[in-house]
Amino acid sequence: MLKLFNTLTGRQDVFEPIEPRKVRMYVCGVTVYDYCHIGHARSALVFDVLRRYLEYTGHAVTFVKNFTDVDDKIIKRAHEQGVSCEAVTQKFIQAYHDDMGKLGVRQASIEPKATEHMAEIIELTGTLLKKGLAYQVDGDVYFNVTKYPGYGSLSKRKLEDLQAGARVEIDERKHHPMDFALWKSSKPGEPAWESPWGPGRPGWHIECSAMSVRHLGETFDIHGGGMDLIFPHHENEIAQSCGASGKEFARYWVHNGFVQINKEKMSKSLGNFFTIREIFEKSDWSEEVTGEILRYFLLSTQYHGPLDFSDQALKEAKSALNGFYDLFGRLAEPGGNAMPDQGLDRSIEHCRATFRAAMDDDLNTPAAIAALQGLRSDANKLLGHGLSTEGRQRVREEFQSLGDSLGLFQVNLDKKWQFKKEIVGAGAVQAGATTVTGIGTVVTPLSDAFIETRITERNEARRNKDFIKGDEIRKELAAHGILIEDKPDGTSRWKR
RNA sequence: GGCGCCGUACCCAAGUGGUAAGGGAGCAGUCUGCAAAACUGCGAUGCAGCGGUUCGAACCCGCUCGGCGCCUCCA
Repeated sequence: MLKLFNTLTGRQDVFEPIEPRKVRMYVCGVTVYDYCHIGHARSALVFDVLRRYLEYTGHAVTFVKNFTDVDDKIIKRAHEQGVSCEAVTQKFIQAYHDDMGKLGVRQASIEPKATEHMAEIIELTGTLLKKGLAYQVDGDVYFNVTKYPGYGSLSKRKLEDLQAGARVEIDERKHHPMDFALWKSSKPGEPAWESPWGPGRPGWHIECSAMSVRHLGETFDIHGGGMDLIFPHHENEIAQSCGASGKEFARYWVHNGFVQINKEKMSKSLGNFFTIREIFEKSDWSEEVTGEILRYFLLSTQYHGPLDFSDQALKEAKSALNGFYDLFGRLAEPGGNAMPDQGLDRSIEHCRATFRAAMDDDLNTPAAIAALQGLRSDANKLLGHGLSTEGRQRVREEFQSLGDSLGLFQVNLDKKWQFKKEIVGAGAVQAGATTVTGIGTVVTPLSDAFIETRITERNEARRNKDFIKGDEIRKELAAHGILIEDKPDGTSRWKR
C-alpha cells in the first residue's frame, strides 16, 4: 500500500486513486527558454519513477506534463536572440526531450503546451470573472484572493503573513497585493491572442488549471512539481481550479526537494547550476553509462529532501553501479551445475518484499536500492556455490523487473558497461609490443574478436607457465581499457 | 517579520519509541602464478549540544548552537 507525503495534509497519506487501478497525475514541467539543469532532471526523474512504480504495482497511469511556452522569459530570450518565441520554445522542447531521454525519463502520456489551450484558458478566466472571483482592470484580469476563502491552505500561509513580508511591487490597480494575473494585455511586439478583454496572453498559473481540467477532469489524483512551486504557483492553481469548479482539485500534492551545490540551492541567479547536457559532455563515460550514473545518483536520496551534487557523489554512484554490472556479467555466463539453487527463491522473495516496502513508504528509493544491493550480495554468494543457468537468468530478470520502476538496469548494458575509462592519448600500446604513442593520440577501440584472440593466446601461454607473455598481453589490453579476469577453470572473462 | 526543512561513522544515506540498513572509501584475511572480481572480518556504546517525558528515545517535548529553503521568476 503506497503512502505519499501530501503537502496538502502535511503528512503521509495512503494513496487511493479515485478510480481503482487508474491514476491521473499532472506534473508541472518547465518553462522552455533555456537548457535544463540537474534540478530539472531530479524533478522529472522523481515523477517518472512515481509513474513507473504505479505501473509496476498494476495501475494504468495517465501522466500529463506540460510545457510553459508563453512567458516573459521566453519573450525576453526571443528578443535578445532576434528570433521568434516559437523558435525559442521549439528549440528547448527538443532539448528537453533529448536531455531527459538520455536520463531514461519516459515521455508523459500527454505533454500539452499553453499556447495550444488558449480557448480553455479564456473560458476558465471568463468563468472566474462570472463567479466574481476575478476582476478586470484595463485589459488585464486578476484573481481576487480575498474572495477565495481557502487561499493559503496548501502552503500553510495566511494572507496577513504574506502581506507583512512580501516585497511585492505595489500595483495600485490590484485590490490585494497577492492578487495575480489570469490574463495580461499585450504590449506591441509581444505574442497575443484575442480575448473578450482585448489582445493578450495568459498569466503563468492559469495554464495548468486549464490544461489539467482538459486532460484529466476537474478532480484528479496527483499533482506534482518542485518544492518551489508550492507557493505561489500551486496555491494559485488551487484557487483558480476550485474556485471555478467548486470541486476538489488534485487530491495528493507531491513536491520534490532541491538539488544543491555545497548545501545551497542550485539556481540561475547564484550561477551555481550545471545543465544536463554539460554533464553529459564533460563525462568520462559513454552516454548510456552517464545516464545510468545520474539516475543512480539522483535516486540515492529520498525525493523529499535536499540532494547535494558533486563529482564525488557521481564517482560513488559509478562505483556502486560497477558492482551490479560485474554481477550482471557473471550472470550472463553459463551455469556451473544443475543442482537445485538453494536459497534462490528466498533471496528473490526477500528482495522483492523489501523493495516494495521501501517504495511504498513514500518512494524511499535509497532503501529500495539497498534491497537491490541485498540481492546483489546474495546472488554473488549463490554464484560462489554454483548457480544454474536458469537461476542466473531468474536473478537477472528480477533485477530487470525491479530496476524498471527506478529506470535502472534497463538497457542491456552487460557488454556496454564501461569499467575503465577509455585510454586516450597516453600509454597506448600496439599489439604485441609496448610502443607508446604520443600524447593526444586517440587509441582505436579494439574489436571483440581481436580481444578474444589475444586472450586465447594469453591463456595458452599461461598453461605453459609463460607468465611473462601472459602479463604482457594483460598490459597490452589494459592500455586499451580492457580488464581481464581469470576464472578458476583457466579461461578468462574481460570487460571494458 | 511570517511559514518551513535539515544536522546519523571518513563521505553519501536509510531508520521517526524497543536497542544503529545499505553504498562508497579504508584496513585485514580467503581465493589467485599475478591481477581483478567475489567472499569473510574490522569500523558510530552512539545519532549537533543540553535538559525533560518514558521501563526504554537518534526517533516525542523544550531550549541552545549550526546549516538551508519559501514568502519575488524558479524543478
